[in-house]
Amino acid sequence: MGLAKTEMFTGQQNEIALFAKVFGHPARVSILQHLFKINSCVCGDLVNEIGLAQPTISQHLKELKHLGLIKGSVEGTSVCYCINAENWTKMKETMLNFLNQDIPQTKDCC
Amino acid sequence: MGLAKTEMFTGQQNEIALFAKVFGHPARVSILQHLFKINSCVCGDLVNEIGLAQPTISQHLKELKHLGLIKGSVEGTSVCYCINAENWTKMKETMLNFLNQDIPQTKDCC
DNA sequence: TTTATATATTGCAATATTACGATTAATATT
DNA sequence: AATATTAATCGTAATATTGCAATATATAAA
Repeated sequence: MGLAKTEMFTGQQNEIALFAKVFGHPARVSILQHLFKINSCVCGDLVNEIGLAQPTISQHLKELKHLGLIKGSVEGTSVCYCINAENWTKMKETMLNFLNQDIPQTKDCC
Repeated sequence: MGLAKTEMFTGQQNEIALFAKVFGHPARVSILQHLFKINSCVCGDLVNEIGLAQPTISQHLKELKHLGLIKGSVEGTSVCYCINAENWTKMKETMLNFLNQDIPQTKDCC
């Protein structure tokens, strides 16, 4: 039904999935990489940088903001976005914990 | 249109998004965690472990297999799945590279 | 106050994802 | 061979995502 049954999973599993989902689109990956690259914050430059329409970029920014990974502040008519360092670090810990699971040593499993 | 315009992004960005996407559902997170926990491989136990129907689990396994993160081998009537250690490590490098980007030090960006 | 500029929101069409019942396929057991 | 067991596939319904044109909003400039 296109609907994840979140109630049958742990909070941690759902959290990992939520973070992963937001990275699951190249436009959002691109936006984040750009915000990391440009030390100072960017705004509608992203629309030019990435080749998508303004409403589309705005929507992707909204999702990133909603998860707390970026923050934006109004600067005149434009809005300045940047990485939310604190939340990024927290998210990173969660994801690293998942990615760094120990791989069983049994040469070949089955 | 519900269709990611992959051609406007770098191969690396698309790769990150593809990996992230597969982690973007708690059932697949759960499957992977279970495969990491149970040293020996599991098969239809996942159907019992996780509360989803057999075809649903089978579908999630297919996606994980398609990305190369797990491998399965037939054992009689059942199929034994396990982490593909080599590919997991490769994926991890790609994702770590993305997650570990240096956060600009400028106290507060905007 | 009018006009320009930048971003957000709305509405909608196209496509993707999730879930599962029904069925199929493949091997084991009797 | 007939039956049981296990997993994959098919078909389909419900929902989510993506992208953009049109529009709204908010501030700046004239």
